[in-house]
Amino acid sequence: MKYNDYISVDCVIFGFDFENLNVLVVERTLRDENGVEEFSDLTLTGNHIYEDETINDAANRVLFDLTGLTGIYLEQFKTFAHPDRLKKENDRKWLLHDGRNPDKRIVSIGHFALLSKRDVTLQWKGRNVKWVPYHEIGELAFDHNEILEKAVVALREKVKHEPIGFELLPEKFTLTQLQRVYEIILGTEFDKRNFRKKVSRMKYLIPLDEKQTGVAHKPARLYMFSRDVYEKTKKELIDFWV
Amino acid sequence: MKYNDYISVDCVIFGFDFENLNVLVVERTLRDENGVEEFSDLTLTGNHIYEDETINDAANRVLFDLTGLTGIYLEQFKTFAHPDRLKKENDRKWLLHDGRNPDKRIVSIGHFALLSKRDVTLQWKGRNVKWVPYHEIGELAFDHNEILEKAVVALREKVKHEPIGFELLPEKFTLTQLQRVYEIILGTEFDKRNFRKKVSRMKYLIPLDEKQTGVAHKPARLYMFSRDVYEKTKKELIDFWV
DNA sequence: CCAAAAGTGTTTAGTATACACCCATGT
DNA sequence: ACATGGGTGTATACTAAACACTTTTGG
Repeated sequence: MKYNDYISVDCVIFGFDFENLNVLVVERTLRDENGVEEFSDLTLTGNHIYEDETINDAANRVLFDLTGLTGIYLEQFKTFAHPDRLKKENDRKWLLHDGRNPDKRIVSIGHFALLSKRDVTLQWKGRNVKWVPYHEIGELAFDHNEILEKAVVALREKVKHEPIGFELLPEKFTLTQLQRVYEIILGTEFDKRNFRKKVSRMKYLIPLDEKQTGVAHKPARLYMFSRDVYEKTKKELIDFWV
Repeated sequence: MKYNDYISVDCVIFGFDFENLNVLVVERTLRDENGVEEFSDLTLTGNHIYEDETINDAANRVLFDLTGLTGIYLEQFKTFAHPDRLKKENDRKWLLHDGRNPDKRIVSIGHFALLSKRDVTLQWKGRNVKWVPYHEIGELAFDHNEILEKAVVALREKVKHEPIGFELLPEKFTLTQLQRVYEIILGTEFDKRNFRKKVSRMKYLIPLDEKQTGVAHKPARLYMFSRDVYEKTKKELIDFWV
C-alpha cells in the first residue's frame, strides 16, 4: 500500500497513571554511515496516511500500532502546516537520511488520544517508545512542542465542557481518582465534598457494588461511566458569560 | 507566486443580518467549449495556499478577497481529507476543466468566519458571490455540505462557552440583537428579562450613551463588546456535569 | 392614537462554596 | 495502634427560571 507523502497525522497520546498526565513519545536517533550517533531526541507519535485511508483511520492505526488497542478516545484538534515546520537543521538531516524531501511541505493533522496508562503495554517494534510526564517534556523534534501545547489547550477546553475525564481512567475507578484527573488537567484543586456532590448529580456515573482491594486504607467504591446514560440525559449548557 | 496544489483552505463565512444566519457561497458554472452550460451549483469560499504562506494567512486572504475586510473573527475548526472528497462526477469535470488533477488528494483545512452582513460589500471579481440563509442551503459542491455542517456544530459549541456572538453584530448593537444572535445560532428562545440579567453581569459588555435612531418604537440603548475587559475578568468555568 | 419593541422586579428552586470529623483497611 | 485515604452535612450566597406591565418612539 502506498503512503501519501504530504499528509500525515500526529497523535498526542495522553496516558494517566493517577499521578501525572503522561505523553507517549518516540526516540529518534540519527546515525551516520558508520553507526556513530549524530543526535538523538524525541518526537510525538505519527505517520503518513495511506493513499486510500481516511485521516481518522490513519490516526487509529497509529494508536493501534503503538498500544495494540482499538476504540481509544481520539479527537482531531488542529492542523499544522507552517511552511517552516520541518526545517530545523536536525529535522532536515533526519528527513534526508530517511530518503524524504525536506523541502516538501507536509500537512500534519493533529489528534489527541486519552487512555489509562494501566491499560496499555507498549508495542516497541524496533523503535524506542516511552511515557514522559507532560511537565518533564523538553525540546521535541519538528514543531512537536507546538502541537503538544495546542493539544493540552484543546484537552483543557474539552474536559471543562464534556465528560471525557473518564477516558483517562480504567473502566472502573474511584471518585478520588476522577477528581485527580480534573485537578491535574486543569491545574486546580477541588474540595472533596463539593466535588462528590457535583458528580452525584451526574446520572451517567454509575456506582458499582464493588470496592477497591489491597489498599492500606478504607477501600473506595468503584464507579463506571455510561455513555448511554450520558447521551440520554445531557442538557445543553450555555455559559458564554464570565 | 506559486500555489501549493494539495493544501487548501475553505472558509465558512457566516454573516448575520438580525434575522438569519447567512453563509457566503460562490456560484460554480461549468460551460463546454461552445459556452453551453453543463451545470451550475454553489461552493463554499476557499482557495489553495501559496507555497510560503501559513494557513491562517491563506484563510485571511480568502476573506479579504471577498469582503475587503481584515481582522475578521476566524477560526480553524476541522480538516477534511477524505480520499473521495473531490470525486463526485461534476467535481471531477470541474477540476479537469480547470486543468487540475481530480485524482490528486487535496487536504482542506476548514475555517469559519463571523461578521455582520451590514459591514460588508462583496467583491465580485468575476465570480458570482452571494449570501444564502443557512437553512436554505441546498446541495453544495465537493464535500462542502459536510464542511458546513461541521462548521455549524463548531460554532454552536464555541458560542456556548466563549463570547463570540458579538462578532456577528456591528460594533454597536442592542441587547435584543444580541439575544437574537444566540437564539438563532442555538435554535432556542430566551426570556428577555433573564437574558438581560445575565448579560448585565458581563463587565465586558459596555453600555453606551447612545441610542438607536429611526426606529418606529422606543429606541434601544447601544452596547459594545470590550475584549480587553473580557480578558481581564474572565473566569474558568467547569461544567462537564450535565 | 396605534403599533412596535424597550425596559424593568420578584419569587422560588437549584447550585456553588466554605468548612471538619469519624470510618475501614493494611501494616 | 497508627497511618492512610474514604466518606459524609450544613449554612450562606449566588444563579436560574418563570412570569406581565409600562414606556418611548414613528407613522
